[in-house]
Amino acid sequence: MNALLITSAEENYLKAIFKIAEKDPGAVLTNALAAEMGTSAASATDMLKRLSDKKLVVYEKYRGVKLSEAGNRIATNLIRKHRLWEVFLVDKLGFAWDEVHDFAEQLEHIQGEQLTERLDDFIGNPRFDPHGDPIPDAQGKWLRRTQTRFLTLASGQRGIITGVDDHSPGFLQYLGELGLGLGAELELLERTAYDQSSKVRIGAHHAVLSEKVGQNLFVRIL
Amino acid sequence: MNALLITSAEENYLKAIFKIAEKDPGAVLTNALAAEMGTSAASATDMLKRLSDKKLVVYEKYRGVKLSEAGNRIATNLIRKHRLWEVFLVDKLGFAWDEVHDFAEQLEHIQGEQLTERLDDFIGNPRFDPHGDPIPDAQGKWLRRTQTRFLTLASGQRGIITGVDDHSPGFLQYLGELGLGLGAELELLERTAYDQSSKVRIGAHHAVLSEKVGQNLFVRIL
DNA sequence: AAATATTTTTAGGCTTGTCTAAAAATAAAA
DNA sequence: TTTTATTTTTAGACAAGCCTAAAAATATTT
Ligand SMILES: [Mn+2]
Ligand SMILES: [Mn+2]
Ligand SMILES: [Mn+2]
Ligand SMILES: [Mn+2]
Repeated sequence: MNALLITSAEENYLKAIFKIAEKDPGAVLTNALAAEMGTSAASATDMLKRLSDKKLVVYEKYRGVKLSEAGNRIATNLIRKHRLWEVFLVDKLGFAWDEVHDFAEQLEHIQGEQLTERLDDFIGNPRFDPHGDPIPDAQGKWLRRTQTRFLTLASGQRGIITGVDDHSPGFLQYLGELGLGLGAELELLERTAYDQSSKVRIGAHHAVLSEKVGQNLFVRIL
Repeated sequence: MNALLITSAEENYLKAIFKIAEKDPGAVLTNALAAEMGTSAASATDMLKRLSDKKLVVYEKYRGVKLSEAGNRIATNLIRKHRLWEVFLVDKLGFAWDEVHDFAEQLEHIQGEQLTERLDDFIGNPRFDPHGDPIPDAQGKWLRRTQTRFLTLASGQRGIITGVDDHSPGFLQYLGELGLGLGAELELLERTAYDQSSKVRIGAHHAVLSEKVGQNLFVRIL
């Protein structure tokens, strides 16, 4: 049916549009896209014209861009592959959760539906990646989750880490040092009104999390 | 140290030069390279100039090309990655030996030494790929093997399949149907002088292999 | 050795994906 | 409602990889 050729660059732009719209629904502006891609606004405009020609986005000059049905499908599948490979790298090859993103950034572009599905089976059809992000299924369906930003926890409440909003190696490594991997349990002892820092108990020992850390942590309240 | 950027296209050309020189030592000619790459001679010449600028080949106009030390290192590492991924696809994901080449052709370009080494460990540091081809180690060292072309077998001799000289899905599937996977044992009952076809015994049953099949099969004589 | 055939290179062109600088459109401020 | 600032697009360039057609070099025949 649909045998049009999509380049890796086009895939990456589609994914970037998806990610921006995910956080901030509505039309994605050129500058935001260029920033996400690390390219100039002129390059983003160029690409938007190409993607529009291929009917992968709906683009209105000066007004921003949205993914079309086809574009959304491609972006979703790319994210699926990215996250499946991340699970493979962590679960099977023993990488740490802060080491896998760049590899997955390459592996997500490997073509071949059969490969994706066999990989999915091999790693046990995971629903979440090593950072707690949901993995869409082969039909592009997302699993809805109830997770709360750690900063909304009240004193005395306990939670289990279910995700992070910052995927940088620096943040992930820092969490690791604190014993805060995915699935770790912590209790909010006290939140300082002045700077929104949080005194927490993690297993046996105590720690203080800055507002920045608290903002980037998701938990399931126990 | 050596932080020059090599594109996937350049890697593929280097590998092609390596493969041609492997079968037919000496300088590789432009037409042979173009044929191997499925491009025009003009494109091959273009690429040879680029590779020469980057000191990855020693290229003399009209005389042919040879890999430099650096070029050889890159080609060898690419073949290493290609074959390691093939083992992964067959051993871990359950693909057949005729299904993996195209995936490996993509996966071989994934960058990251750590990934290659962890993959190698994960699949048990294999010395040969699913087609019986040797896998160079991380230092680029090749294991020398003694394998014989099936056609040199004399009547009454038995052998174990150790490799194939034709990697096309068609040939590999045909071998599979005959029960002739890697490691399969067969006995040459009789060779017909007229057309070099071979009557063989494979386990319990008999078969006739054409000269073409015989030419593309390698065995270790028992 | 000259003519012919083959191989290889050059010339010129095209697409993709990037850039910088300038122009145009939109939004914000005075 | 002008003026100013910001955002976005256009214009023009460039490198990588590919192509076809023509020219040049090399090899083979006669
Ligand atoms: Mn990631
Ligand atoms: Mn990517
Ligand atoms: Mn390849
Ligand atoms: Mn192989």
